[in-house]
Amino acid sequence: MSNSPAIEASDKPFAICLMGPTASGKTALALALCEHYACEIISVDSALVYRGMDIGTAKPSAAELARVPHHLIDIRDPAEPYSAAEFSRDAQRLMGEISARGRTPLLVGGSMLYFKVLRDGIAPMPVADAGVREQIASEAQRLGWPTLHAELARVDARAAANIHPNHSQRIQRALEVFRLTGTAISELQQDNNPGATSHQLLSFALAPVDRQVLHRRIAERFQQMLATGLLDEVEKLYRRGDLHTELPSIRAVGYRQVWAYLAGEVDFATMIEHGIAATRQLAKRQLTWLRGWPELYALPTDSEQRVALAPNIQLPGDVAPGVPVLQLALKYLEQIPITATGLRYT
RNA sequence: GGCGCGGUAGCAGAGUGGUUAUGCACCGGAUUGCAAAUCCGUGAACGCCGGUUCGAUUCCGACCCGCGCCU
Repeated sequence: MSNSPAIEASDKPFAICLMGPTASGKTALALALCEHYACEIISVDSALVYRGMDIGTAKPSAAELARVPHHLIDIRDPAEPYSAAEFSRDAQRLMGEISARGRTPLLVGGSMLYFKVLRDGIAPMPVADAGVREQIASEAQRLGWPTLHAELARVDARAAANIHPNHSQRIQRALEVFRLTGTAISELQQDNNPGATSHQLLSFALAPVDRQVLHRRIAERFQQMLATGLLDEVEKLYRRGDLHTELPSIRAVGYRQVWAYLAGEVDFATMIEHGIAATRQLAKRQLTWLRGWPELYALPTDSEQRVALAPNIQLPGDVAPGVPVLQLALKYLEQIPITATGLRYT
């Protein structure tokens, strides 16, 4: 029983989460799992939602997308922002639909805030208001963020205490919500359970053991992206004329750096260096999320050692060191009673 | 071989006879409607040997290395 700490009696349908830093092999493992279980894939990735952004996001190929049903890919134009709250709504709807079809939702991606929102829910709150944000931004330009932070402290001491005076994005959001509703954001945030998923989540994490190996993979993959047309892809976006660096799409790793190169701000070699560094930093932040993740099944990707990412999670007792991640994942899943309609606790 | 200039953290790059700029990278952390975003934090250096000095990364000398010029 200690081998399956996350599995408890429940009448909720199962959903599998497959997390992991960028370039750790999530797509390949997800597709392999689909050979063994009746799944549909829900992308948990803030960049895969954008149409026309394929190479730089390492989006699954057309052939791969055709092999298994995929969701939440190519659902936005790069000019239209997407958000964690929208993801929460979309993912829950899809999970319900997939389970109703007798299949298992397989949530795959690296946008850890999206996974968190899935796990913990998100409080009902007003959507982003461009006008209010602009207003706040211009005040910040005049007065500096610490001054706005002080203003926040007067109306919402609890939120201010949790936000650094320089943290522009979070101060702006907190102020925005207060101006829109007259209620402190910290007050509204108390109520986030209604958004939590109705499925029982089974969380796997691809866990590179050796950081240097991950760094090498990241560098190689970035070069590979350049070799397969990343420049052309970004140039197409660049030439549209309506896109800019304030958009979440153009801020995505790789795109932002190539954009700067196309704008003549950096030379080619510098662009490559910055692009790879930004990817490494992304991976590091993803790893930080993962370290604190509860009830996580670790799938070590580059080590002969049997390493559990979370100390309270055990690997199955009869798995030899160095087994491929697919076999390890299947070993975990074997512990779960399977019904004829995919993964379901009976 | 001679002369000149220069050798400062992984890289770039200031500076000082005593209290260890800075930027980038790396590493750790935060994360409730932009999250591949944004923000916070730590560590790490003065080419080598000797001299002067209470004290040298800083001054002096030799040496090593690099660049340029001369022969």
